[in-house]
Amino acid sequence: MPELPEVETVCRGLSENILGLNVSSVEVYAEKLRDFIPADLNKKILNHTITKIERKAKYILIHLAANMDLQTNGDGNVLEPRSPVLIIHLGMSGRLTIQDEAYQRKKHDHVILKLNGLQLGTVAERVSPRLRRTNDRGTLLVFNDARRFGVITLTDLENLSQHKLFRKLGLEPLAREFTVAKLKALFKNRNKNIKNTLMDASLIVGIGNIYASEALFRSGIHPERTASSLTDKDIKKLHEQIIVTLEDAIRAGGSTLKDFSKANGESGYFQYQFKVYGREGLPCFTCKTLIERIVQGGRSSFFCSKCQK
DNA sequence: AAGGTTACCTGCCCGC
DNA sequence: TGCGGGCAGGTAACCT
Repeated sequence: MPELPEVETVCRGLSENILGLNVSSVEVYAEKLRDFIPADLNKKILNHTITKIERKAKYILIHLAANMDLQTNGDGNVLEPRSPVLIIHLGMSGRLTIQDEAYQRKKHDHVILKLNGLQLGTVAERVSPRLRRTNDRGTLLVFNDARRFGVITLTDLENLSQHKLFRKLGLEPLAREFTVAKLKALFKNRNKNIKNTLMDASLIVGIGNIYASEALFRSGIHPERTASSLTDKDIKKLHEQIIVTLEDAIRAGGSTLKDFSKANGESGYFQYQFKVYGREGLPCFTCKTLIERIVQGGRSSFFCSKCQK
């Protein structure tokens, strides 16, 4: 499902609901998704408190802090303090949802974290005192992924920025670093079509198959143009429309097609604002020309041949 | 090095 | 009703 707006939506939902909670059990039902789930996940995050949740490209980062009161091994020796960071990617079909304690495990639920509030004076109290008081009962964080293209792995704060998954990532389109000048530099001498160029995470992160088509429509740019063929005017318009499209989608809570849902299980509704995605054979909202579908790099692209040149 | 293709995996929908 | 083919929101490992 998830492109930048959907991942951002999930992160915001999680931040509202599980900050300050303590990991009280870790259940892993799959050995491997896109890659192996760390065998020591349980050992590394049990009795840790969730201190921060953020999005990086299409990854969800859940920061944890050791609860020093509980951080001892079986012999009663105090363990080294660590700041683990859980890295989660939803792949095509992944969902990360919050459930209550009565939840029954469903097919393709691969990891379930049980979360609880903590006593006064712990790190949870400092992170989120209000949530701590209102979440004394158990909460579940459930990762479900039918196609198993997702990722669940673990690093720690010191190694986060150099992590293998983040080394080759391009510009964050909603950050200040995303400027017209940088976009222009990326497109220079690049002879691939603009649609697949937008989806290349080593150049710009977060734009997937839906928002590439939508941003190009809003910019009036045909998906088969090469990136290097764009004029300065095209690039300025595209830069603006990438940002606006992603922001509109975040405001709508993302897009729900088959299986995306927000952390609370609700659907997003940006799909009702699609101008071209999934609209093959239907009339363009602007000019009534029928929307076309072509395949580029093995993925469907949708466009209006009259509005996009 | 850029650009293209293929594989990973399950589910669903369509036509025969 | 069953079966095969095509398609699905992503990424990375290969090849040329």
